[in-house]
Amino acid sequence: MLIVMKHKLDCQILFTSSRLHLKNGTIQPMKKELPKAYEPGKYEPDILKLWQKANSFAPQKNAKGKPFSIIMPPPNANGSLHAGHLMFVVEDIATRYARMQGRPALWLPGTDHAGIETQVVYERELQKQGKSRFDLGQEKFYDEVWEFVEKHKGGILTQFQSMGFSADYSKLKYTLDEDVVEIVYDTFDKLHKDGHVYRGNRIVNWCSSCNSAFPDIELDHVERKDAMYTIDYGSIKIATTRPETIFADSAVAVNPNDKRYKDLIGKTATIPLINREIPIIADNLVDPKSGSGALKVTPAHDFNDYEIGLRHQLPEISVIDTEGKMINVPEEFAGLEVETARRLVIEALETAGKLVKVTPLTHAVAIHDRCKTVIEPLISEQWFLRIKDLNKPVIAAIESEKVVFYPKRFKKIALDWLAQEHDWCISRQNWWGIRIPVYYKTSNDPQKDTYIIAKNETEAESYYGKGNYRAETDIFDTWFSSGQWPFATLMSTGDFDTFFPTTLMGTARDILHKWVTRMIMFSLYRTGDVPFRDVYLWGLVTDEHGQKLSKSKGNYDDPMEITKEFGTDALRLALSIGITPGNDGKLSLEKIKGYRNFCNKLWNVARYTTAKLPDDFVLGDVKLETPADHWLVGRLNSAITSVTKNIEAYRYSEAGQTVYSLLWDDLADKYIEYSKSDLNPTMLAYGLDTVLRLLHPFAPFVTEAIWQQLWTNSNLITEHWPKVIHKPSTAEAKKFELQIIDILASKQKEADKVMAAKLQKELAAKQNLLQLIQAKLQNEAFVVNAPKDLVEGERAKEEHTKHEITQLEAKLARIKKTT
RNA sequence: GGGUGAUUAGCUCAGUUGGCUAGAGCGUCUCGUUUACACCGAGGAUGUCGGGGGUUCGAGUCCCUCAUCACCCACCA
Repeated sequence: MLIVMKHKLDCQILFTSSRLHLKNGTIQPMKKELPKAYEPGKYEPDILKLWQKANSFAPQKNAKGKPFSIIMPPPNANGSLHAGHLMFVVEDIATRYARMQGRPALWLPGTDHAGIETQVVYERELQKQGKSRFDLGQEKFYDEVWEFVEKHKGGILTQFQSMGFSADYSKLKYTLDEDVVEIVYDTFDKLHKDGHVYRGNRIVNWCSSCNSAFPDIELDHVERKDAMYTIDYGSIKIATTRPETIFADSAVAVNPNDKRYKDLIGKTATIPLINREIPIIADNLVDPKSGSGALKVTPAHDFNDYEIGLRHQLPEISVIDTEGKMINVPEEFAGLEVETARRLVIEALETAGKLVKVTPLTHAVAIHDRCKTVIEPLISEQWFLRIKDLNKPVIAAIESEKVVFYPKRFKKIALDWLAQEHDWCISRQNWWGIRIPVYYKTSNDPQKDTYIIAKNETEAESYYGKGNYRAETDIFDTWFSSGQWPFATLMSTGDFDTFFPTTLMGTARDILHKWVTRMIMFSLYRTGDVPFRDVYLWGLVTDEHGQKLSKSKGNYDDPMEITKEFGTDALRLALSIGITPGNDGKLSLEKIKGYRNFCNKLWNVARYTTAKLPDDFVLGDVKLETPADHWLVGRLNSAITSVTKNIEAYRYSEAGQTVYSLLWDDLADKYIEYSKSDLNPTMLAYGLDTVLRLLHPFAPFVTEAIWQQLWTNSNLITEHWPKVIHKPSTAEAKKFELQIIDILASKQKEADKVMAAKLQKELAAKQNLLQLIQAKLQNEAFVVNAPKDLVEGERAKEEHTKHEITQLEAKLARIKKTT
């Protein structure tokens, strides 16, 4: 038995009007004067208010099902909605679906202080005033950025709400919230106690513009035209692209199996210009085929050389400082920028007759992904996380599918990365972020300063007594803190016990390594459990040509402008249908327009339906009266089953497509047309009811706007998910089904007959054509005299026609079998 | 160098464990303005599912191979 809702329509409309349009005082016209076209802008703000007033985004108190939760990837607190946030629609669909399933559903939103990104933005502001962060000092700079972010904070959340993102905004967290930072500090302390953290003087990627170290994963590579210089080292000739670093050489390495240099191993080479003698050593890392087969070893300025240096205990001589200037070099080069120094060193080498040859070379240069400055490897004191042991449980959890990736292929990609990840440099020399909670007790000899993990100086003193303390100035890599986001947020909102581990993490596939794997790592380390069960990774949203959306390219319309013109639902549908997990999704105005039309179709189905309902309409038990009723209920049932199944498997494109076709093809084009001659209002109402429910997670605004004009006094957002009714088990239903099958079959037969005749004709024509071609090709005069490509063309045509004939014959055979 | 994805109608893309007589939207052609909707309806055309090989009763789907494009990782003296 199905009882949907009972209400008198007229009363409902008055009620709805006052609710929807209270603020601007406009009165919703009566049902028959509803506008012909759905105007999203007229309804969306009110619908949003309706949901907010009902507190519908918070987990429903009476919900009894299994808790459902998503932690929102925190957007930059300081930013505004951009293409990168659009796919959050995926998380909203999941949340709305879970809510309708009767589960307590929490989508927890948060904002990110966005370390370097925001620092760069604010430094640009300072630049406009002719200042740099160094004029302010670390503390003042931090305070000013804090103020700056506070001022802009919130804009993005308003935009998220207007996208219909049904996150629980009352629980909003910020990455610099005190309680979150506290948890990050505890993690660091624990990691340190367990021996996973160390401070070391090691080679790092240095960005001289940001004045900070960065891990490999935050680098990009660009192709650059350069030259390779072969330099005379006395006993041996060496090829290099970095002649300015010859002063930092501590050895020359050759491959032990390289016959050319076998006798030189153990002897020395001489660095030109400074005439320093360095040993010639053997190391397997050297590729005999590369360059001259001899490698100058510069442990302080090259990652491979650093490794070789460690193996052979070579001295590490630094010749480039953190500003990117030359140091510890002959006076004429000291203080120069790297590029300038290179030019002058080459000139000097040439003058000294030590430059053997110059060959042009195109190679990839590492740059910092944020500021695009060329990265300089150099030795610096940093904090590192020993990653190998920490990653072991992560690998186990992914292998045993305690965390499941959608699409599946990312499982392997994540595992491959985890197995080879190097120790993670977690310190940054930036100023906007969470300061590493370390104090140094100063002594006369700075080399002998001892450090203590402490949140503040008082805490430090409780360990080492009164004295002079120096606070660590380095801050954490943003990913170090955001890696703890899932449990840190839930712990601080008090929802940990109910909602952890979370159900789903949806995020962009390009932060799989930086973020997803590290969340799993931190979570397993701190809580013993994975942070989420499922990971949905989406690709880039691009324009219709696959170009990244960007304002400078001019192919980017502000999403807010799009929604204003076509409606939020149209944009949301364009983002959910035809875009599959893991792949880039193309967005075009045409596509959005199409879904705007779809929303309008739905609107008009609702107009038609309400117009057909009698004034005293009561929707109760749905009785199947006409053959079309039986047909429709079958369509509805299979749509409910299929949409449910597809949403649960995160196949939103399939699910959306199914509802689309259910509304347009089945309900609108067929059932409504049929109903014009044989009307069953109850069935019509039931059809609309089901479509609205199924569509709500995808297009929340239009469905709710319609719902508010119907016979119900509830809100669709917290309504239940539709259930299959009238399973075709009754004899009556089967009878009608058979009838319909019969009708369809006889129609099919007729169509087949027509088709067969048509195919026969086509086949004859093709056979004729083939004969003509073959005759031509058998004509020797043609084959010999005609231009070659003409003959080739004929041959291709022959092949093609043959293929077509086989296809036609096969088709014909199939049709004949059925008739 | 290692890996992943894509290649399906003019365009943009779906196609889950092999069952497909290959779909959708847009575009195109023909016809149609009768009060749900022209942000519309009815009907039509268009496909060697990148090439080649294989497994199978059956392949768009699985395997091998080649090609092109995109991306990721590593390296680049």
